[in-house]
Amino acid sequence: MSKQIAVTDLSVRCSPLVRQPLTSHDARDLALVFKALADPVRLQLFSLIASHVDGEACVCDISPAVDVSQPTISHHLKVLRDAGLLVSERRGTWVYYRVVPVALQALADSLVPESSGAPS
Amino acid sequence: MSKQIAVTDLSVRCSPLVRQPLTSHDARDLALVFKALADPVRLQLFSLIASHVDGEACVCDISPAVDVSQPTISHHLKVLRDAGLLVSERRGTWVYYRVVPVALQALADSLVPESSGAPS
DNA sequence: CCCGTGATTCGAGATCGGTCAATATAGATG
DNA sequence: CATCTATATTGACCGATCTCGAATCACGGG
Repeated sequence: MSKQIAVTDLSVRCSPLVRQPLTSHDARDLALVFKALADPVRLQLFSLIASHVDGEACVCDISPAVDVSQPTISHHLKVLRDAGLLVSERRGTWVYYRVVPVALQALADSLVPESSGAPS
Repeated sequence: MSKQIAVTDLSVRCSPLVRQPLTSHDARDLALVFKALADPVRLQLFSLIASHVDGEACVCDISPAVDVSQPTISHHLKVLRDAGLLVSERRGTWVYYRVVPVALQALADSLVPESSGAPS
């Protein structure tokens, strides 16, 4: 099952955390998203996928770039997916991962008090 | 002593992580900042300080709002300070904490590919 | 139907991290 | 100097998390 806390829901619910104090409930949810990014290997995996051509990559594309075992990579990808930062899709033998742009934007918006207009 | 990894240095060094793959070195540093925010209590403390009048608050102002012990609060504030997200200043008996706006902006910029102009 | 390859899940070991009680430090005040 | 308040540090406990090897699942091709 996984948790699927969905960072996008957070952005709908709470203003930037500099605006008003977070409720303990919102703090718990938001912490889950930050926790997903709070690991060097996960940040590298995420960055590799995000910067890959067409904005997606299969596990075999990015595995060589990090020096942990393949099960560990799979675990980290699952954490990022559960946080709503990535989505995955199976195509034949391979599984492709793609970033969720709105999730990233929502997280950024939770930090700074509204920066620009909506991105397209 | 503390680490003082300074998130602001990161923003100078690396583009948004969707632009190009993070080096393992940058990933390690950036993870430290996310790690600082990856705890519900720390998020609440940070939010309480950021949203407080005059943008600063002493420990006694925010302590009642979270239900952990005083040493634990002190520990969490230290983590946030070491990450470069807060600064502290002693005034008499009290210690006042204040957010570092550029650190917050730098972190947000590391997520999304450039959003708006500089905030004043 | 049986392998081969890509990816996930499982189980275990080791380290990390949040928490508290106890103690220590810094400053104010008498 | 004694003492009180506010904050920080120390030490220990325990649950969470990172990691790996082994086993398992999902597909595609002989």
